[in-house]
Amino acid sequence: MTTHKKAEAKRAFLIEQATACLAEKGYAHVSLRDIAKESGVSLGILHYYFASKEELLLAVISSYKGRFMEELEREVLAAPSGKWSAALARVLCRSLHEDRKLHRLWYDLQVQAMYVPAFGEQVKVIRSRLHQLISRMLVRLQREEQSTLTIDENSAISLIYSAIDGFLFQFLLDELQKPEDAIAHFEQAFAHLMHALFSSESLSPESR
Amino acid sequence: MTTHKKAEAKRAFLIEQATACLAEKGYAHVSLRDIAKESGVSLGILHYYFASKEELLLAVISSYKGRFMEELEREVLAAPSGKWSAALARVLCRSLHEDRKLHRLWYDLQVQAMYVPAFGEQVKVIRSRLHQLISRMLVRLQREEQSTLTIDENSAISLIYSAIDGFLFQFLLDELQKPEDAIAHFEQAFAHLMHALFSSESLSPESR
DNA sequence: CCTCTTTTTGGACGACTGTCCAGTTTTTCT
DNA sequence: AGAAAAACTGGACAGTCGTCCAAAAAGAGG
Repeated sequence: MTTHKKAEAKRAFLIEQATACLAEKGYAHVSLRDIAKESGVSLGILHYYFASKEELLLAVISSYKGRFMEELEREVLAAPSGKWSAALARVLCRSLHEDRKLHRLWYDLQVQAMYVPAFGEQVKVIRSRLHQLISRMLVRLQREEQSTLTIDENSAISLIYSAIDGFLFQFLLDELQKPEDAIAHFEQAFAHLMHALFSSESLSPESR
Repeated sequence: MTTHKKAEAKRAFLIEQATACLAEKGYAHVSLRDIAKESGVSLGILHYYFASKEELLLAVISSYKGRFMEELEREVLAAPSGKWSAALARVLCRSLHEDRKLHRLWYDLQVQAMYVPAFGEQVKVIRSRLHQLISRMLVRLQREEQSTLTIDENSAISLIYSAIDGFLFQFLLDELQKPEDAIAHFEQAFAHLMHALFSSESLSPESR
């Protein structure tokens, strides 16, 4: 069984290297030869561990996005009741600073998922997991503040999710052109966003 | 000069055909041969009218996005004072219904712009034009309602833009999986978004 | 030591890519 | 009409791509 473990470790290693390559050059411009060269292995190895390029990419998505979501869930769900948005801001800020290119890759793959059905499935799974995270926070918020939403919960979740996701997307686009001060304003701007979302009549509790 | 006009007309025709091809297959999977075949011309023609594939793609972006933004500006700026968000919703709903694949292409090219600097310039121009549209509406809103924003204008514009853009992006992703009822809920959901944005304390006028 | 399995290699294969150009056709102008 | 310019063709070119495989290397168990 030690051999089996070793094989899985190598598989994980290749996924990690492929992730780095993909994050650097993007889906449209990366090749298996790039990944093999960067990993210090021969081309054939990739087909030995992954049936096809598509399978490798799917493994990449679930690997790195899984790690990110675990951190997100851990940090955000552990935050004190009312201020989970602050915890969210902290995690996102750190992640955007350190793993900027991975976030770029995430949007790249989301777009590819609109063209390639196989990616669509994977993206769908991840998005619904993120929706669930928001849902849990929303439920907790209502319980602890003894309040209810004025619109149905699914609408609220979609709204919050799309606002946050769109905000990150715009941040990445901005940061591309002026890398220096974009991250500086991020936390403050994100606070504005959360405030705008939750101080509105639609989303905030009925009884304040 | 009639020859010059004819050449420009053909150029426009090729751009239009290329747009259709690109919208169908996406940036990563389209080739010049696809476009040539779909246009009913030979491969060499494309290099006769466009120096490179990149130049063709840039022409595609500014062409179709320019058309869309003209409609947007015309309809939204002509809307009665307070209810420009309704006009915006109407235009977006129609556009999402008819030109769904063009919107998908827009996100595709935005992502590519994060990797290819030449695209970045073009995307930047378009985004700033859309920002200006929001800015104009915001200024008009303040003047006609005799109010001021509680946060600086640029932050407000970025916030509104990213929220709307993120909303459209999520819509496209949703619609990919259940094409039937996604568009049905769009207008209502969009109304919720606008309400959430402008009934908040941050963005709404100080004096109601 | 030998044998069997797992792992790894480097190259071959056909298909595809953007670019380029020597010709051919069509149009335009005198 | 003929000549010059513009428009157009189809294929050649040099790459790159994902895939596949025969054979070599490494490891494991006896």
